[in-house]
Amino acid sequence: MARAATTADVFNAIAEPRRREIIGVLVDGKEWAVGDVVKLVRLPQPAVSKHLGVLRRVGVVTVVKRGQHRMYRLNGAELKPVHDWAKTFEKYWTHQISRIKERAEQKAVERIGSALPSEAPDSDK
Amino acid sequence: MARAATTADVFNAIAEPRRREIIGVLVDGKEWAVGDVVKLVRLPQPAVSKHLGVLRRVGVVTVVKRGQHRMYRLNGAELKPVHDWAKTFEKYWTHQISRIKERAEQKAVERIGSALPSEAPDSDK
DNA sequence: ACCATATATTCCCATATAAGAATATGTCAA
DNA sequence: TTGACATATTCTTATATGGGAATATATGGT
Repeated sequence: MARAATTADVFNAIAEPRRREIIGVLVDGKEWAVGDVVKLVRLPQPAVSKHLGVLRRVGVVTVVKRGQHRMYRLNGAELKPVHDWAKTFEKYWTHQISRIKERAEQKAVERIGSALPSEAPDSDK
Repeated sequence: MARAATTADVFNAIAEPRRREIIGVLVDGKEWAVGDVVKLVRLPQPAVSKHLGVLRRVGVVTVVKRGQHRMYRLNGAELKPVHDWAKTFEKYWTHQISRIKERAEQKAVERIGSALPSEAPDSDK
């Protein structure tokens, strides 16, 4: 099986940075024509249309035809699952104790890292 | 350009459902041996190792060698960016008004959906 | 009818999966 | 050393990208 489709769920849809960028443009809650988004994100129009298509598929944006324009609007509620999921780990950054513990663990990892050849200074892949 | 690597950032890493499942197992903050994770998520060991590898690459988990086991622990702090990002859209589900507005928009979309042939009842792709 | 504008769609391609199978590596114990 | 156990790595394969280029499909204006 290959990687799940970008339209499989919200998590896959927002994995793409450009898409998060576009969502960032729409965050004001107003309607946005594709062309205006294009100007802001500096991407070719077809690319933006495709990204908006993915976001529409998962329900993160909605479209309304108006004249020759298609107005996109953010449907932020669809992002709630992401927030809820991430919120589960809040304790990891809110509790001071956790931070200290993580630091200690990080050091342990680094120690092992330098000890293991297969654990090279992460030259990334 | 193809899709960004799963190890490109946290957002890409957590896009995979199995990986979120594994993270869910580690959420208790304790150390987990690969074998124990395998039992819980019902996936072949190599698959789990690979997923853990991706999570380690992005820093979401840390590893410590102990005997013949490798103990993985969640480094939840790495998920904060996801939480912060999602939090940006909180207003979309906290404000009553927003909810009403979204409902209206949703209906509009459905209307268009049935009007456009290219907008079929989303038989998914 | 004709043209310009706005947006979507199609085709091609390099790339990266994720799962499965098989195998390698590492470690403990007798 | 040998074997059992734990985990990682390698290979293969089907599949889905995302970008670029080209083109198609509206829609409005004259």
